[in-house]
This record gives sequence, C-alpha cells and structure tokens, in this order.
Amino acid sequence: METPHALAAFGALSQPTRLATFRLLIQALPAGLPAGEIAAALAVRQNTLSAHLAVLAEAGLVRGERQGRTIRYHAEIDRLRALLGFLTQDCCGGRPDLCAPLADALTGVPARPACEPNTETEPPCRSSNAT
Amino acid sequence: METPHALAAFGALSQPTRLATFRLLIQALPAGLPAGEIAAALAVRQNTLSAHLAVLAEAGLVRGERQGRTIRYHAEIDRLRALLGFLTQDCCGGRPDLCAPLADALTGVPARPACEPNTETEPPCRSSNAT
DNA sequence: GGGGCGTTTCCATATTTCGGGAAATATCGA
DNA sequence: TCGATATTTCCCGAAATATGGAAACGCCCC
Repeated sequence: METPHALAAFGALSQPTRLATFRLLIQALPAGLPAGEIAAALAVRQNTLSAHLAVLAEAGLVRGERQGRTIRYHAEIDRLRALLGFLTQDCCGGRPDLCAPLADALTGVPARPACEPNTETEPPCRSSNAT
Repeated sequence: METPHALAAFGALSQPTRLATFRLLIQALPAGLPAGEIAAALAVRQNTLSAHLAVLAEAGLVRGERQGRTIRYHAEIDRLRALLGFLTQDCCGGRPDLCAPLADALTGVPARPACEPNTETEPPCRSSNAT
C-alpha cells in the first residue's frame, strides 16, 4: 500500500460512524449488509451514512454492489491487510525485534522473532497444506 | 484499546505530515528524534510540526521528553500494537479464517495453522520468498 | 544576568469536514 | 404507467482543522 492510500484509509476510519460501519461490515463478512440495515444498526440517517460509505469506498475499505433495489456493502479484508502491512513495514522492515511484539498483538502467539522486510501482498507458504 | 483511542489514533495518522512523522519516529526507534530534526527532515515549520506532534502525543502515538533544550520524541510502539489489535479484534475475534491472512501480512509468517500439520522435516515456511 | 537556540503558544485565515433537509435516481411490484 | 422502497446527490450552515507569522517560554553557555 502506498502512502496516499494509507492516508485515505486512516482518514476514513477516523470518524466514529465510519469506524463503526467498517467494524460492522467486518463482522458481517462475508455476506455484507445493505446500506439501510447499516443505517438502522447505527442509528444514522441514510444520506449521512451514504456519504460515509462513499468515503470508505473511496478509501477502498468497503465495496458495495447492487442487489435489486438494495445495495449491499461488505468490507474489503484485503485492504485491511494492506493497511496492517503499511503500518508495520516501517518497523518490521529493519527491526524484527520491534516486529515480534506487534505480530504478537495480532495473533496472540509469541511469533518467531524474525520478520522479513517484505510485507506487501504475498502469502508465503500457507498454500500446500492449509486447513 | 477502546474506540475513542482508536479514533484519535486514526485521526492523528490521517494527515500527511503526521503520518510521515510517525513513520520517521518508528524508524528512529529507540533513540527518537528531536523536534527540530523532524521538522528539518520533513521540511515543515517548527510551529506547524509542534501542532502535529501535539496531536500525535494526544493520541498516544508519540511521546516527547526534554533533553536539555531540545525535546526528543519517540514513537510509542505499544500504542501501535494496540491499534493493530483493535483493527483485527473484530475479525480475529470470531473468525480465525479471516485473521490468518491478516497476521500473515504482518509477519510474513502464517499464524498458527496453515503451515505444517505434522511434517517435521519441513522447514517452517518462511524459508525464502522475497517476492 | 544576558544572549542565543530550540520549542511551544497565541492569533488570524483559508480550507475541509460533518450533519441535516430536500430532491433526484434506480429498482420492484401491480 | 404508477406508486412505493432504497439509496444517493445536492445544497447549506456550523464546526473542526491546517498553516503561517509573531511572540513567549525554557534551557544552555558565556
């Protein structure tokens, strides 16, 4: 992820309604939620929510697709992953000692103390025998 | 981390100068950097930077301590970790399937499952995959 | 104590953002 | 075609934010 995208994502998440929306949509994965349902759940007017959804979509954090007369939104988990990578690439890039506790927070597992400075978009090895 | 703290953190990171400042300070860990040096590195006026540093400090992302007549700032890595945890607790909380790729992005190493069910002669994934 | 340096605070202004009301667009059902 | 529902777009005023200049504060050295 590049800096402008990260800025957009942070900006999008820095507003209470938008943050709540994003979290709600993550919890609603993978089905997603129609805009009206989000508005009802968050007690926000639809036009206001629409503007917030537009910001989130512009930041790439959510995506909406029309289903009949409703528009169903769902979180873009890949974008979240990219954002996490962006946040950690600075420290994990050259400092595995700093990276380890960060990974710890995410996984709850002490994580091996060796982060390679590549945190973009490449799943290392979990392909052959994953679940 | 609680929502208001996360909002403050996102708001703090949603401004170009502040994001650059935070990243710079993370790279400068653990020594930190004096305010003047940050301002010079980012080509920002000191009063402007001071305001931004105040926002970052208010969000708990950086901390400054006086050293003689300079004030040396350094990133709060624990806060960053808390922020990562906040971002992932929604999906990781109940959905390990979503959490795994997220942790992956962070460390380059899959969380717990996914890598080696029972083969012990296999080196643990992270072998060599630099793009 | 006086002068100099680093940093912050105060003030003023331009820009952006937020939320509400009303209207417009798109889809469905009859 | 008509009405109803879901969602967005447009426009507005209010509030927050960013930045610059000038001044103030704290600390060091002489």
